[in-house]
Amino acid sequence: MAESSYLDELNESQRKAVLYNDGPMLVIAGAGSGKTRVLTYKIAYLLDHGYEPWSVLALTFTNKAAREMKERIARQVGIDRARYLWMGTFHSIFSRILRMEAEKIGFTSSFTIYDSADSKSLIDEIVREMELDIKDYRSNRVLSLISNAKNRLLSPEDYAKDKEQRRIDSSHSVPKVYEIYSQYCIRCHQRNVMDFDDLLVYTYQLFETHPEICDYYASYFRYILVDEYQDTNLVQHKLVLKLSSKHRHLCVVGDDAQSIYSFRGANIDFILSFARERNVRVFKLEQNYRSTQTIVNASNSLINKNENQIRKNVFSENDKGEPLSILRAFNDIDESEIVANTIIELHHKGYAYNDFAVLYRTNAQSTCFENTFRKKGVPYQIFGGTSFYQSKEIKNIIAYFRLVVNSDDDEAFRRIVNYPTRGIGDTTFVKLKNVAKQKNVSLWKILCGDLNEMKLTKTNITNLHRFRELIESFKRDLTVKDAEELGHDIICNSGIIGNLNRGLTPENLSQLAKIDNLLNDIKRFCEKKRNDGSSNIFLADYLMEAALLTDADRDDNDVPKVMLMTVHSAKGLEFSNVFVVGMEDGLFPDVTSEVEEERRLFYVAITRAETHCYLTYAKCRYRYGELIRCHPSPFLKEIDSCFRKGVIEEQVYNSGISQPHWGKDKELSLSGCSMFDGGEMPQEPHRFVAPRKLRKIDSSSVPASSSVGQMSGDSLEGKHIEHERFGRGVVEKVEGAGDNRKATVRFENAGVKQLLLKFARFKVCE
DNA sequence: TGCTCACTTGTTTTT
DNA sequence: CAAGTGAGCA
Repeated sequence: MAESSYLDELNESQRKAVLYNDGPMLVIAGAGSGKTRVLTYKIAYLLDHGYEPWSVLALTFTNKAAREMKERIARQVGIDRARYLWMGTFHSIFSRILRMEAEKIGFTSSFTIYDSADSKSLIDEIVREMELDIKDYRSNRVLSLISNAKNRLLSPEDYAKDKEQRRIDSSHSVPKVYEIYSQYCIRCHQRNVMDFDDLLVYTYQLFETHPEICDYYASYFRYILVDEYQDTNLVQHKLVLKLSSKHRHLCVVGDDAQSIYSFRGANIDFILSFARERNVRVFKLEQNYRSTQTIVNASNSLINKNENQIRKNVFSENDKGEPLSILRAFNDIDESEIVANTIIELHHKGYAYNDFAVLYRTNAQSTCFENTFRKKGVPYQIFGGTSFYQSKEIKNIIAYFRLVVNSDDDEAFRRIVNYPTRGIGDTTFVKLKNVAKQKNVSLWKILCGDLNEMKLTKTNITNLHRFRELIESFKRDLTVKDAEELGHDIICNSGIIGNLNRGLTPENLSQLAKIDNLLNDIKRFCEKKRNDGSSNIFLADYLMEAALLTDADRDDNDVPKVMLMTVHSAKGLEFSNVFVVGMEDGLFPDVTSEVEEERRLFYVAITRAETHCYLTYAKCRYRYGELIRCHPSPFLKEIDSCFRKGVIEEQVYNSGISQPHWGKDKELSLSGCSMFDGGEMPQEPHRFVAPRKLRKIDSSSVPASSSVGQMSGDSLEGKHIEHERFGRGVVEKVEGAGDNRKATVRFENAGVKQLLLKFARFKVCE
């Protein structure tokens, strides 16, 4: 009804892109040109013109983008219609479809999802079993080969037959990858698990082997929209083509200049060739509404250095703005201090902390900023890296969930069978594993079978039975209790909480806080689903979603905070003031990557900024625990000099060792460093690492300060004891519970010792 | 059985 | 400088 009102908010080219709906189309959207606006309005327009919400499929790059877009559409057309849109990432949409169709490809609907840590662990297991050299077949490397194969839709059989691939693998001394790949798929299938890539590959396979299902969805989705098309890979591309084959109402949006995921199989050619396709209408959005003219011009001057691109003329009619500031720091710590100080200064001038983002090339760079920001009291939030969902405690709890939902998930089994410790150690586990392997079934199936066949002690068997009973008690509630209740039960009854409650150490407190966070997360999930009209929300539902969540998806909008993240995760976001840090040769651009892609990445970084953009580099920085000498990034000079200000003088050191070097050849890199580092490089005092021995004495001889004795109800503290070997001493502290209870005792002659009460031989003196 | 200590090992980027 | 993996002691 308010159609004209929103169409009025669009410029000419945006409006054309919204109104054209007669066939496949491509929107080339320059940075900040309002493509999200086009997508939202287009969907709103479709809903106002006869499309039912559930017949519209919109694929986004992140969950957050999907959520925000949905909210914006809801504002246009009302939540009652917006909620039924199919909107989400490739992964989440297809996991939804796969859950409904799992049986058709030999999975069950309760399949669980492996993250890359799980995948790597499985690969390690296979490599060990095949008795291959773990040094050649590092899980990282193997996984990325497998992942690449999947993204190119190469099955294990295809891979084995691919002469070229096999030749390459052989020359890289990993000739058996094809066999690992094959085993890997078999195992995943056996365990009823899928990894991230599988979610796409199996959907594709499902459509291939069951044309009627493919037809069904292709008819069901009457209009398909895909955001960030420049970052799709082959599977995604083919899935989109399949799904849009019936109605041919397809709208893809992207910007070749922002293609930054080739390492994940994204291929810029899909968008380029799509543009050349007959019958495809191409629209260009070139007016940037986000940034100052200077920022837009600066980024244009940079990206023009790329050969391979669709030429476009991105312009801004905003304020002219200030030149990009280039700042030089002495080292990485100095860099973080400069950034912090600048932020504080601008904060005093009225910017909120969430008006700032610090963008870096690698996650490892965040630590320095964290420390400095904490020290200076600048509130910050880190995205990615060792995130909330990846922290051990959370992963372990999720592993409980997984094992309860899908008991064949051996990786989940492995993680928690002895967490918290319940007397099922390595030896027992290995026995279980061997039998499982021999019988070709999951660990859980063995656990449920006859344990007496194995050479296990009585206690072992009791412990195993107890574990089994624990998990089974949760399983009984899978479809009885909702996710919130069952999740709560699991956390409380699995022994994790009790384990943490035993001592109020800071670590335990932070873990408890994390667990609390997780519970809130589940609660929010349930509330959201209930709002969306679902009635039964089970743990399996939560799990499916949680597996695909990243911390960018967690809404944490309490206090304004400075955002710290990689350039990759900043894609699609915008900030008033952006600091692109670590602008050094070899770091950004990264040595191992393709220059044009790195340049696009830098382009993405700069174009996040609305008003101020700072580019910083350090003269030296710690890498690998070693101080290395750095040179400014060549990208800095590629920005036309009239759009930037500040230092990049820097004479070239031509000694044959041109780059900071952290390649394989250790000797070379050492000699490279010693040459530059010499003695003349002043170092921060706190960078000098205390000798190991000192540290050791520190931590073991000084008892931790917090000793809240009462809560354990223990009467041992302060008592004098006599130990079999160490003689007389005073108990300073007791912590832990059950078998893990230990006492810190200061002995008269033997110093301070920690005694495990289960083992220690002593008597209490009155 | 399990934790602590020492050692090796390695760094893009993410759903 | 991590984080993760393998040998001694309680």
